[in-house]
Amino acid sequence: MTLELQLKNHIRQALLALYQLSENDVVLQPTKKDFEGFYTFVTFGLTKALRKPPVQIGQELGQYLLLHAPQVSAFNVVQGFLNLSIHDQTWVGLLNEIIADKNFGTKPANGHSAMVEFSSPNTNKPLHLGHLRNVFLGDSISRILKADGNEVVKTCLVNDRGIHICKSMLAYQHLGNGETPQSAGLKGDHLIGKYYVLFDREYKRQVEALTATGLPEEEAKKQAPWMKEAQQMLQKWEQNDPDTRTLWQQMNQWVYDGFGETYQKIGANFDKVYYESQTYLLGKDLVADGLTTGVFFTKPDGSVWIDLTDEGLDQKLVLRADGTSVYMTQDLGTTDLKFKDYGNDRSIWVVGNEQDYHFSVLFKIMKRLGRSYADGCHHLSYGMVDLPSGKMKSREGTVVDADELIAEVTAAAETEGNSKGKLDDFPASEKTQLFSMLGLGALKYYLLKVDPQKRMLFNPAESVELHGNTGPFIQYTHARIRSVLRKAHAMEVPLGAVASDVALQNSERELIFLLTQYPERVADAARDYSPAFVAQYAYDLAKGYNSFYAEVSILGETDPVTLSARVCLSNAVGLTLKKATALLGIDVPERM
RNA sequence: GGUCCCAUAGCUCAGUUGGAUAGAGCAACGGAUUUCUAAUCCGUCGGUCAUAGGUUCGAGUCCUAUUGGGAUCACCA
Repeated sequence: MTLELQLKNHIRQALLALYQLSENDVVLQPTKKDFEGFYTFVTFGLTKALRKPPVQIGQELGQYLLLHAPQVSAFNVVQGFLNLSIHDQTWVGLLNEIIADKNFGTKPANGHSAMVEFSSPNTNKPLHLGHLRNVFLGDSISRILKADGNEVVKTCLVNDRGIHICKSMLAYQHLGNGETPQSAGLKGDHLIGKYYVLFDREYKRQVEALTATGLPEEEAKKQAPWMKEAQQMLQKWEQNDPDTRTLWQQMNQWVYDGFGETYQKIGANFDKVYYESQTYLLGKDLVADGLTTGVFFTKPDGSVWIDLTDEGLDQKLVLRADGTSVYMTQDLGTTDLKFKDYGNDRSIWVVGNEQDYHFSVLFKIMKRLGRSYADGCHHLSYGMVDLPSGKMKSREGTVVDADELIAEVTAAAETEGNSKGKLDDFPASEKTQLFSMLGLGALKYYLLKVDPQKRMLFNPAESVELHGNTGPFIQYTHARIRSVLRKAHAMEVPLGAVASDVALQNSERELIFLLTQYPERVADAARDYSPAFVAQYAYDLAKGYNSFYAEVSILGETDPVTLSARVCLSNAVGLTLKKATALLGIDVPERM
């Protein structure tokens, strides 16, 4: 049982003993830094029921706890706030529990499972900054859910078909001259992206030429030769035309190779990949079912709809009049497929918040169709990433390319690292690995520390920053701890348990307090689908350690018991930092 | 026009179910290293929590309205 729960129990007993009051939900909060103590109980809420001033209640409760709660060493009352101090022996006991628990912060399997879908790129252009927020979020939340006791299946639904894919294929057919990633010296995804841009350029030119002849713009967009060709190509694709399919496969393969490289660099992977080319026809049988059960209705033209107006939404099309699918149709089918394949009791979609409406409709439909898993569906909706110059727009070429960005953050880490002179004895390969670790650490932390739901600003200068509230700051703290531990090992300082009668500094109590909170913070992150909690925690812990490090001498301590305690504490902090950053997909170095 | 999200220090962000004097980082300025990694630590400066009401012992947090920003309401995905 956690210290907090123990204290709550004691307070509950105190209320019963002193006032015959049975209070079920006792709330404790961490004591503010300016006051003495670690836990605070607020007594304002009891004044009515007890008809006593808040200070008196605090005093009476404090006295009772001092006598009956063995963890409480002292208390003070400020207005309606009862602040509790904790015995050093209690802290040491907690630290020893943490040290002994190899799985600290990781819950045992709870029998539940979750599917997390993320990344889900189009195969007509390379990944960009927005994808990175998506992938980092999806990867991190998968790790967090796993640590919280769930089995997790990571999936990706690749958008590998449709008119936009045909556009780059068409441009390649016309202008490619048999170019390959090898011959062009480009990653496959970048090569395809190039042709997508070329399509757009030529298409615009054609539209302009047509409007110059007096054709209205709307009409010109439809009549432009390349647009017509692209649509024909889509039809050929749907009819399984061999040449079209061959080209499609070739070009998609290039893209997958390119994506694969990027995924590998950032440490992302999937347990199962779904391809839209294989799922886009699904869902029609669900629509048929829903029609017979009256969930859907048919309009005079034959199109099928659902009416969600009684839930504050609109009517939504689920099948076209000609019987072909829309986005919603395939998502219905794919959702069913996912649950059929894996039977997870939860399914999470990491998708930008511009699709909030789509998912609220999707989930409501699933519910009405009586799908047992409907309540387990969750849209992890995240905000857009803005640039200092404004919104990212692919058409205006203001997107930040993922590969370029990764190269930039790595280069920034390299510049800083080499300027220190501390790494001079590192072999070149280790340096490369370290700079990549630090650059990615900076980037991942930068994107994950912000509440996912919020729109965020991407400042290139800040993203490569290595000081302050950053990934490398935490990585540095870990390296620092490892350095201390290496020296402690050489000095043969015992690393087992801490002696229960050791006297603690306040910075040490503070650190142990932070350590005890780790499991709860992971649980919070899992509950709210927010890696930001873990990021904030890792930063607080690293900061706390650096304060401690500056305040006391660890290896210079002459008392062997205290020396050992500080080394043990350092070790526990180092391990916890490593676990917390791992939940963010961030590696930490031994030296830097 | 309907619906949803957002607004906290010069900038980027925290702020647990309503609790104390609203916190970090960056930027600016000033300190700290004969000793464990200075990619560090300590300090100073910086706020009418968009505005106006309401709920109550107490509101950045809950409710209403207003203003400003964004998204969405496609037989696109």
